Amino acid sequence: MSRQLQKLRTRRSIIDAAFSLLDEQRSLSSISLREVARVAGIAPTSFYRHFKDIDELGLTLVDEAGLALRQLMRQARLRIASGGGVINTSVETFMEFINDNNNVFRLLLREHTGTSVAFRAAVLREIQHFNVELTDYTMATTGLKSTIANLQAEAMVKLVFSTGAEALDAAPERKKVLAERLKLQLRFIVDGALKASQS
Amino acid sequence: MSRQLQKLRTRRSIIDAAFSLLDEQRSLSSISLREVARVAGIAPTSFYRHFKDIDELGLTLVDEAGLALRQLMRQARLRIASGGGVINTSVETFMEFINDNNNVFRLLLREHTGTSVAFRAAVLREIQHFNVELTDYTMATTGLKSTIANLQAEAMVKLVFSTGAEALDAAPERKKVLAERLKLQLRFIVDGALKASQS
DNA sequence: TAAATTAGCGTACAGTTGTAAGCTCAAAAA
DNA sequence: TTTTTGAGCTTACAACTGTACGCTAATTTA
Repeated sequence: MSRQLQKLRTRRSIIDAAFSLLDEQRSLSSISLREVARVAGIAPTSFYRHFKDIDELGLTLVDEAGLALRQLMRQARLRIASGGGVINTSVETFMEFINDNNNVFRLLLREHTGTSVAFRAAVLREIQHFNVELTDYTMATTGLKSTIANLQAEAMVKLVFSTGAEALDAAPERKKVLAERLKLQLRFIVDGALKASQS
Repeated sequence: MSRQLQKLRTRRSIIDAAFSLLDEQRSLSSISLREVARVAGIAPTSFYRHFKDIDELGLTLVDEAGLALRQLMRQARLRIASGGGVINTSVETFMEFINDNNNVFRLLLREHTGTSVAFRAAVLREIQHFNVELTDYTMATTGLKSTIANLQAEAMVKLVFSTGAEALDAAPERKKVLAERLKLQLRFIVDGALKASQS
Protein backbone atom coordinates (compact mmCIF):
# COMPACT_ATOMS: atom_id res chain seq x y z
CA MET A 1 0.00 0.00 0.00
CA SER A 2 1.21 3.48 -0.80
CA ARG A 3 2.78 5.40 1.99
CA GLN A 4 0.65 8.47 1.37
CA LEU A 5 -2.56 6.52 1.51
CA GLN A 6 -1.59 4.74 4.68
CA LYS A 7 -0.81 8.05 6.32
CA LEU A 8 -4.18 9.43 5.34
CA ARG A 9 -5.86 6.38 6.77
CA THR A 10 -4.11 6.70 10.08
CA ARG A 11 -4.95 10.37 10.18
CA ARG A 12 -8.57 9.49 9.59
CA SER A 13 -8.56 6.90 12.34
CA ILE A 14 -7.17 9.50 14.72
CA ILE A 15 -9.94 11.91 13.81
CA ASP A 16 -12.57 9.22 14.08
CA ALA A 17 -11.18 8.13 17.42
CA ALA A 18 -11.42 11.69 18.69
CA PHE A 19 -15.02 12.06 17.53
CA SER A 20 -15.95 8.78 19.12
CA LEU A 21 -14.54 9.99 22.42
CA LEU A 22 -16.55 13.20 22.33
CA ASP A 23 -19.66 11.70 23.85
CA GLU A 24 -21.99 13.11 26.43
CA GLN A 25 -19.30 13.37 29.03
CA ARG A 26 -16.17 14.51 27.24
CA SER A 27 -14.94 17.68 25.61
CA LEU A 28 -11.92 18.44 23.49
CA SER A 29 -10.00 19.73 26.46
CA SER A 30 -10.70 16.57 28.44
CA ILE A 31 -9.53 14.02 25.93
CA SER A 32 -5.87 13.19 26.14
CA LEU A 33 -3.43 12.54 23.40
CA ARG A 34 -2.71 9.10 24.80
CA GLU A 35 -6.36 8.24 24.90
CA VAL A 36 -6.93 9.25 21.31
CA ALA A 37 -3.87 7.27 20.27
CA ARG A 38 -5.10 4.23 22.17
CA VAL A 39 -8.48 4.26 20.43
CA ALA A 40 -6.88 5.00 17.07
CA GLY A 41 -4.61 2.00 17.57
CA ILE A 42 -1.29 3.76 17.41
CA ALA A 43 1.49 4.51 19.86
CA PRO A 44 1.14 7.80 21.73
CA THR A 45 4.24 9.21 20.11
CA SER A 46 3.05 8.37 16.62
CA PHE A 47 0.36 10.96 17.07
CA TYR A 48 2.96 13.64 16.40
CA ARG A 49 3.54 12.36 12.90
CA HIS A 50 0.08 13.70 12.07
CA PHE A 51 -0.65 16.62 14.39
CA LYS A 52 1.60 19.06 16.18
CA ASP A 53 -0.72 19.21 19.15
CA ILE A 54 -3.98 18.00 20.53
CA ASP A 55 -5.08 21.54 19.73
CA GLU A 56 -4.28 21.11 16.07
CA LEU A 57 -6.43 17.99 16.06
CA GLY A 58 -9.16 19.97 17.82
CA LEU A 59 -9.19 22.64 15.13
CA THR A 60 -9.38 19.93 12.50
CA LEU A 61 -12.42 18.50 14.22
CA VAL A 62 -14.10 21.90 14.42
CA ASP A 63 -13.40 22.35 10.71
CA GLU A 64 -15.01 19.02 9.92
CA ALA A 65 -17.98 19.90 12.06
CA GLY A 66 -18.33 23.20 10.24
CA LEU A 67 -18.28 21.35 6.96
CA ALA A 68 -21.11 19.13 8.14
CA LEU A 69 -23.03 22.23 9.15
CA ARG A 70 -22.68 23.75 5.72
CA GLN A 71 -23.89 20.54 4.14
CA LEU A 72 -26.88 20.76 6.43
CA MET A 73 -27.66 24.23 5.09
CA ARG A 74 -27.39 23.07 1.53
CA GLN A 75 -29.72 20.18 2.21
CA ALA A 76 -32.22 22.48 3.91
CA ARG A 77 -32.23 24.81 0.93
CA LEU A 78 -32.85 21.94 -1.43
CA ARG A 79 -35.79 20.73 0.61
CA ILE A 80 -37.22 24.22 0.91
CA ALA A 81 -37.05 24.63 -2.86
CA SER A 82 -39.23 21.57 -3.25
CA GLY A 83 -41.92 23.08 -1.02
CA GLY A 84 -43.12 22.57 2.52
CA GLY A 85 -42.66 25.85 4.40
CA VAL A 86 -39.35 27.41 5.25
CA ILE A 87 -39.50 27.23 9.02
CA ASN A 88 -40.97 23.76 9.08
CA THR A 89 -38.47 22.31 6.65
CA SER A 90 -35.51 24.02 8.27
CA VAL A 91 -36.36 22.85 11.75
CA GLU A 92 -37.01 19.30 10.61
CA THR A 93 -33.75 19.20 8.69
CA PHE A 94 -31.86 20.60 11.63
CA MET A 95 -33.33 18.08 14.03
CA GLU A 96 -32.41 15.24 11.72
CA PHE A 97 -28.90 16.57 11.59
CA ILE A 98 -28.64 16.57 15.37
CA ASN A 99 -29.82 13.00 15.47
CA ASP A 100 -27.48 11.73 12.80
CA ASN A 101 -24.45 13.76 13.73
CA ASN A 102 -24.83 13.69 17.46
CA ASN A 103 -21.20 14.07 18.43
CA VAL A 104 -20.48 16.54 15.67
CA PHE A 105 -23.09 18.98 16.88
CA ARG A 106 -22.12 18.35 20.47
CA LEU A 107 -18.58 19.35 19.65
CA LEU A 108 -19.73 22.64 18.18
CA LEU A 109 -21.97 23.41 21.13
CA ARG A 110 -19.38 22.60 23.76
CA GLU A 111 -16.51 24.38 22.17
CA HIS A 112 -18.73 27.36 21.44
CA THR A 113 -18.68 28.12 25.17
CA GLY A 114 -15.56 26.10 25.88
CA THR A 115 -12.26 26.99 27.46
CA SER A 116 -10.10 27.37 24.39
CA VAL A 117 -10.06 30.79 22.76
CA ALA A 118 -9.01 29.29 19.44
CA PHE A 119 -11.81 26.73 19.44
CA ARG A 120 -14.39 29.31 20.40
CA ALA A 121 -13.27 31.53 17.56
CA ALA A 122 -13.37 28.63 15.12
CA VAL A 123 -16.91 27.68 16.10
CA LEU A 124 -18.02 31.30 15.98
CA ARG A 125 -16.75 31.50 12.42
CA GLU A 126 -18.93 28.55 11.45
CA ILE A 127 -21.98 30.06 13.10
CA GLN A 128 -21.28 33.31 11.28
CA HIS A 129 -21.61 31.42 8.00
CA PHE A 130 -25.03 30.42 9.13
CA ASN A 131 -25.96 33.99 9.97
CA VAL A 132 -24.74 35.41 6.70
CA GLU A 133 -26.49 32.80 4.61
CA LEU A 134 -29.74 33.18 6.49
CA THR A 135 -29.55 36.97 6.26
CA ASP A 136 -29.04 36.82 2.51
CA TYR A 137 -31.83 34.33 2.11
CA THR A 138 -34.19 36.49 4.16
CA MET A 139 -33.38 39.61 2.18
CA ALA A 140 -33.84 37.79 -1.10
CA THR A 141 -37.17 36.22 -0.26
CA THR A 142 -38.82 38.90 1.88
CA GLY A 143 -37.17 42.13 0.74
CA LEU A 144 -36.42 43.09 4.34
CA LYS A 145 -33.68 45.65 4.61
CA SER A 146 -30.32 44.31 5.67
CA THR A 147 -30.19 45.56 9.28
CA ILE A 148 -33.49 43.98 10.17
CA ALA A 149 -32.85 40.84 8.15
CA ASN A 150 -29.58 40.43 9.99
CA LEU A 151 -31.15 40.93 13.40
CA GLN A 152 -33.80 38.40 12.52
CA ALA A 153 -31.33 35.85 11.22
CA GLU A 154 -29.09 36.17 14.24
CA ALA A 155 -31.95 35.75 16.66
CA MET A 156 -33.19 32.72 14.77
CA VAL A 157 -29.80 31.05 14.69
CA LYS A 158 -29.29 31.61 18.40
CA LEU A 159 -32.68 30.18 19.17
CA VAL A 160 -32.12 27.18 16.92
CA PHE A 161 -28.76 26.41 18.48
CA SER A 162 -30.07 26.83 22.00
CA THR A 163 -32.91 24.46 21.31
CA GLY A 164 -30.53 22.11 19.55
CA ALA A 165 -28.48 21.96 22.73
CA GLU A 166 -31.57 20.97 24.65
CA ALA A 167 -32.65 18.42 22.07
CA LEU A 168 -29.26 16.76 21.90
CA ASP A 169 -29.77 14.39 24.79
CA ALA A 170 -33.54 14.48 24.96
CA ALA A 171 -35.85 11.51 24.45
CA PRO A 172 -37.55 11.24 21.04
CA GLU A 173 -40.93 12.51 22.25
CA ARG A 174 -39.29 15.45 23.95
CA LYS A 175 -37.46 16.20 20.73
CA LYS A 176 -40.76 16.43 18.88
CA VAL A 177 -42.12 18.83 21.45
CA LEU A 178 -38.99 20.95 21.26
CA ALA A 179 -39.20 21.06 17.47
CA GLU A 180 -42.80 22.24 17.52
CA ARG A 181 -42.10 24.87 20.14
CA LEU A 182 -39.11 26.07 18.17
CA LYS A 183 -41.22 26.50 15.05
CA LEU A 184 -43.69 28.69 16.90
CA GLN A 185 -40.91 30.75 18.42
CA LEU A 186 -39.23 31.26 15.08
CA ARG A 187 -42.59 32.41 13.76
CA PHE A 188 -42.66 35.01 16.56
CA ILE A 189 -39.34 36.38 15.40
CA VAL A 190 -40.29 36.46 11.75
CA ASP A 191 -43.56 38.23 12.46
CA GLY A 192 -41.93 40.64 14.88
CA ALA A 193 -39.24 41.53 12.37
CA LEU A 194 -41.84 42.05 9.71
CA LYS A 195 -43.76 44.41 11.94
CA ALA A 196 -40.57 46.33 12.74
CA SER A 197 -39.85 46.76 9.05
CA GLN A 198 -43.30 48.22 8.48
CA SER A 199 -43.15 50.96 11.08
CA MET B 1 -11.35 31.86 67.34
CA SER B 2 -14.31 29.51 67.30
CA ARG B 3 -13.84 26.31 65.49
CA GLN B 4 -17.12 26.60 63.61
CA LEU B 5 -16.28 30.06 62.34
CA GLN B 6 -12.84 29.02 61.20
CA LYS B 7 -14.29 26.11 59.28
CA LEU B 8 -16.75 28.39 57.55
CA ARG B 9 -13.94 30.73 56.61
CA THR B 10 -11.87 27.99 55.09
CA ARG B 11 -14.88 26.72 53.22
CA ARG B 12 -15.42 30.20 51.85
CA SER B 13 -11.80 30.50 50.80
CA ILE B 14 -12.11 27.21 48.93
CA ILE B 15 -15.19 28.47 47.11
CA ASP B 16 -13.56 31.80 46.35
CA ALA B 17 -10.44 30.05 45.14
CA ALA B 18 -12.53 27.96 42.77
CA PHE B 19 -14.37 30.98 41.39
CA SER B 20 -11.11 32.80 40.88
CA LEU B 21 -9.80 29.89 38.85
CA LEU B 22 -12.83 29.85 36.58
CA ASP B 23 -11.53 32.47 34.23
CA GLU B 24 -11.67 32.64 30.48
CA GLN B 25 -9.72 29.46 30.07
CA ARG B 26 -10.93 27.09 32.78
CA SER B 27 -14.03 25.10 33.51
CA LEU B 28 -15.14 23.13 36.52
CA SER B 29 -13.93 19.90 35.01
CA SER B 30 -10.51 21.34 34.30
CA ILE B 31 -9.70 22.65 37.75
CA SER B 32 -8.07 20.16 40.02
CA LEU B 33 -8.56 19.59 43.68
CA ARG B 34 -4.91 20.28 44.32
CA GLU B 35 -5.04 23.53 42.43
CA VAL B 36 -8.04 24.77 44.36
CA ALA B 37 -6.38 23.76 47.61
CA ARG B 38 -3.21 25.58 46.60
CA VAL B 39 -5.04 28.83 45.90
CA ALA B 40 -7.18 28.45 49.01
CA GLY B 41 -4.01 28.04 51.03
CA ILE B 42 -4.66 24.61 52.47
CA ALA B 43 -3.18 21.18 52.03
CA PRO B 44 -4.75 19.07 49.27
CA THR B 45 -6.06 16.52 51.70
CA SER B 46 -7.67 19.15 53.90
CA PHE B 47 -10.09 19.76 51.06
CA TYR B 48 -11.93 16.62 52.08
CA ARG B 49 -12.85 18.11 55.44
CA HIS B 50 -15.21 20.39 53.52
CA PHE B 51 -16.29 18.62 50.37
CA LYS B 52 -16.60 14.98 49.48
CA ASP B 53 -15.55 15.61 45.89
CA ILE B 54 -14.58 18.26 43.45
CA ASP B 55 -18.06 17.61 42.11
CA GLU B 56 -19.67 18.54 45.39
CA LEU B 57 -17.75 21.81 45.28
CA GLY B 58 -18.94 22.28 41.72
CA LEU B 59 -22.57 21.90 42.67
CA THR B 60 -22.05 24.40 45.46
CA LEU B 61 -20.67 26.87 42.97
CA VAL B 62 -23.60 26.37 40.62
CA ASP B 63 -25.94 26.94 43.54
CA GLU B 64 -24.20 30.18 44.41
CA ALA B 65 -24.34 31.27 40.81
CA GLY B 66 -28.05 30.52 40.72
CA LEU B 67 -28.50 32.62 43.82
CA ALA B 68 -26.76 35.53 42.13
CA LEU B 69 -29.05 35.05 39.15
CA ARG B 70 -32.15 35.27 41.30
CA GLN B 71 -30.84 38.40 42.92
CA LEU B 72 -30.42 39.79 39.43
CA MET B 73 -34.06 39.10 38.67
CA ARG B 74 -35.18 40.78 41.86
CA GLN B 75 -33.11 43.83 41.06
CA ALA B 76 -34.51 43.99 37.54
CA ARG B 77 -38.06 43.87 38.85
CA LEU B 78 -37.35 46.69 41.27
CA ARG B 79 -35.94 48.85 38.51
CA ILE B 80 -38.82 48.06 36.19
CA ALA B 81 -41.30 49.09 38.85
CA SER B 82 -39.69 52.50 38.99
CA GLY B 83 -40.20 53.02 35.27
CA GLY B 84 -38.02 52.93 32.18
CA GLY B 85 -39.38 50.18 29.91
CA VAL B 86 -39.28 46.49 30.63
CA ILE B 87 -36.97 45.33 27.87
CA ASN B 88 -34.61 48.26 28.22
CA THR B 89 -34.29 47.95 31.96
CA SER B 90 -33.95 44.17 31.90
CA VAL B 91 -31.23 44.14 29.30
CA GLU B 92 -29.29 46.90 31.02
CA THR B 93 -29.54 45.11 34.35
CA PHE B 94 -28.45 41.87 32.80
CA MET B 95 -25.47 43.42 31.11
CA GLU B 96 -24.38 45.01 34.36
CA PHE B 97 -24.63 41.63 36.01
CA ILE B 98 -22.38 40.06 33.41
CA ASN B 99 -19.84 42.79 33.93
CA ASP B 100 -19.85 42.59 37.70
CA ASN B 101 -20.15 38.83 38.05
CA ASN B 102 -18.03 37.81 35.14
CA ASN B 103 -16.89 34.44 36.41
CA VAL B 104 -20.24 33.61 37.95
CA PHE B 105 -22.06 33.95 34.66
CA ARG B 106 -19.24 32.21 32.84
CA LEU B 107 -19.65 29.25 35.12
CA LEU B 108 -23.35 28.97 34.31
CA LEU B 109 -22.74 29.25 30.59
CA ARG B 110 -19.96 26.72 30.47
CA GLU B 111 -21.58 24.13 32.65
CA HIS B 112 -24.85 24.58 30.79
CA THR B 113 -23.25 22.81 27.84
CA GLY B 114 -20.52 21.15 29.88
CA THR B 115 -19.50 17.56 30.32
CA SER B 116 -21.07 16.81 33.67
CA VAL B 117 -24.66 15.60 33.64
CA ALA B 118 -25.16 16.78 37.22
CA PHE B 119 -23.85 20.27 36.52
CA ARG B 120 -25.93 20.60 33.37
CA ALA B 121 -29.03 19.62 35.31
CA ALA B 122 -28.23 22.07 38.08
CA VAL B 123 -27.77 24.96 35.64
CA LEU B 124 -30.91 24.00 33.79
CA ARG B 125 -32.83 24.22 37.03
CA GLU B 126 -31.62 27.77 37.55
CA ILE B 127 -32.58 28.77 34.03
CA GLN B 128 -35.99 27.22 34.57
CA HIS B 129 -36.49 29.62 37.47
CA PHE B 130 -35.90 32.40 35.03
CA ASN B 131 -38.40 30.97 32.58
CA VAL B 132 -41.12 30.48 35.16
CA GLU B 133 -40.72 33.95 36.61
CA LEU B 134 -40.71 35.59 33.23
CA THR B 135 -43.73 33.59 32.12
CA ASP B 136 -45.66 34.63 35.21
CA TYR B 137 -44.65 38.20 34.79
CA THR B 138 -45.71 38.20 31.14
CA MET B 139 -49.08 36.68 31.92
CA ALA B 140 -49.70 39.16 34.71
CA THR B 141 -48.78 42.24 32.73
CA THR B 142 -50.04 41.38 29.26
CA GLY B 143 -52.80 38.87 29.87
CA LEU B 144 -51.28 36.49 27.31
CA LYS B 145 -52.45 32.93 27.77
CA SER B 146 -49.97 30.63 29.43
CA THR B 147 -48.83 28.58 26.43
CA ILE B 148 -47.87 31.64 24.44
CA ALA B 149 -46.46 33.48 27.43
CA ASN B 150 -44.27 30.48 28.12
CA LEU B 151 -43.04 30.20 24.56
CA GLN B 152 -42.24 33.88 24.57
CA ALA B 153 -40.44 33.75 27.89
CA GLU B 154 -38.37 30.74 26.87
CA ALA B 155 -37.35 32.31 23.59
CA MET B 156 -36.39 35.51 25.35
CA VAL B 157 -34.31 33.77 27.98
CA LYS B 158 -32.47 31.74 25.37
CA LEU B 159 -31.73 34.83 23.37
CA VAL B 160 -30.57 36.74 26.41
CA PHE B 161 -28.26 33.96 27.51
CA SER B 162 -26.85 33.49 24.02
CA THR B 163 -26.11 37.17 23.74
CA GLY B 164 -24.71 37.16 27.25
CA ALA B 165 -22.25 34.50 26.19
CA GLU B 166 -21.13 36.70 23.34
CA ALA B 167 -20.89 39.79 25.53
CA LEU B 168 -18.89 38.06 28.22
CA ASP B 169 -15.49 38.64 26.68
CA ALA B 170 -16.37 41.47 24.34
CA ALA B 171 -14.91 44.96 24.45
CA PRO B 172 -17.10 47.65 26.05
CA GLU B 173 -18.21 49.20 22.74
CA ARG B 174 -19.11 45.82 21.40
CA LYS B 175 -21.14 45.15 24.52
CA LYS B 176 -23.16 48.27 23.88
CA VAL B 177 -23.87 47.17 20.34
CA LEU B 178 -24.88 43.72 21.52
CA ALA B 179 -27.22 45.20 24.12
CA GLU B 180 -28.98 47.38 21.57
CA ARG B 181 -29.33 44.52 19.12
CA LEU B 182 -30.69 42.30 21.84
CA LYS B 183 -33.33 44.85 22.74
CA LEU B 184 -34.56 44.98 19.17
CA GLN B 185 -34.61 41.21 18.91
CA LEU B 186 -36.54 40.85 22.15
CA ARG B 187 -39.01 43.35 20.74
CA PHE B 188 -39.44 41.06 17.71
CA ILE B 189 -40.35 38.20 19.98
CA VAL B 190 -42.77 40.21 22.08
CA ASP B 191 -44.52 41.60 19.01
CA GLY B 192 -44.60 38.21 17.33
CA ALA B 193 -46.09 36.56 20.39
CA LEU B 194 -48.67 39.30 20.63
CA LYS B 195 -49.68 38.76 17.02
CA ALA B 196 -49.94 35.00 17.61
CA SER B 197 -52.22 35.57 20.56
CA GLN B 198 -54.52 37.71 18.45
CA SER B 199 -55.10 35.26 15.65
C1' DT C 1 20.39 -1.82 -6.80
C1' DA C 2 21.72 1.48 -3.28
C1' DA C 3 20.47 5.46 -0.54
C1' DA C 4 17.22 8.36 1.66
C1' DT C 5 12.95 9.16 3.79
C1' DT C 6 9.52 8.52 7.22
C1' DA C 7 5.38 6.30 9.76
C1' DG C 8 5.19 3.99 13.71
C1' DC C 9 7.21 1.90 17.92
C1' DG C 10 9.42 1.18 22.65
C1' DT C 11 11.57 3.18 26.38
C1' DA C 12 12.09 6.72 29.52
C1' DC C 13 11.26 10.74 32.48
C1' DA C 14 9.49 14.49 34.95
C1' DG C 15 5.26 16.45 36.24
C1' DT C 16 0.59 16.17 37.68
C1' DT C 17 -3.35 14.03 39.57
C1' DG C 18 -6.66 11.97 43.48
C1' DT C 19 -6.58 10.15 47.80
C1' DA C 20 -5.20 6.83 51.74
C1' DA C 21 -2.93 6.74 56.43
C1' DG C 22 -1.75 8.64 60.41
C1' DC C 23 -0.06 12.69 63.22
C1' DT C 24 -0.64 17.30 65.68
C1' DC C 25 -2.66 20.45 68.55
C1' DA C 26 -6.17 23.75 69.66
C1' DA C 27 -11.07 24.15 70.63
C1' DA C 28 -15.14 22.02 72.73
C1' DA C 29 -17.23 18.88 75.97
C1' DA C 30 -17.19 16.35 80.20
C1' DT D 1 -8.89 19.83 84.73
C1' DT D 2 -9.05 15.96 81.78
C1' DT D 3 -10.91 13.88 77.67
C1' DT D 4 -12.69 14.00 73.13
C1' DT D 5 -13.10 15.90 68.73
C1' DG D 6 -11.78 17.39 64.33
C1' DA D 7 -9.46 20.84 60.97
C1' DG D 8 -5.38 20.80 58.87
C1' DC D 9 -0.89 18.87 58.08
C1' DT D 10 2.95 15.69 56.04
C1' DT D 11 4.18 11.77 53.72
C1' DA D 12 3.30 8.32 50.37
C1' DC D 13 1.70 5.88 46.25
C1' DA D 14 -0.20 4.39 42.03
C1' DA D 15 -2.11 6.18 37.90
C1' DC D 16 -1.96 9.16 34.35
C1' DT D 17 -0.21 12.87 31.49
C1' DG D 18 2.83 15.08 27.41
C1' DT D 19 6.79 14.43 24.97
C1' DA D 20 12.06 13.69 24.09
C1' DC D 21 15.11 10.25 21.99
C1' DG D 22 16.49 6.86 19.08
C1' DC D 23 15.40 2.51 16.57
C1' DT D 24 13.09 -0.36 12.89
C1' DA D 25 11.42 -1.51 8.63
C1' DA D 26 9.14 -0.52 4.57
C1' DT D 27 8.32 2.67 0.90
C1' DT D 28 10.13 6.11 -2.18
C1' DT D 29 13.72 8.24 -4.68
C1' DA D 30 18.10 8.35 -7.10
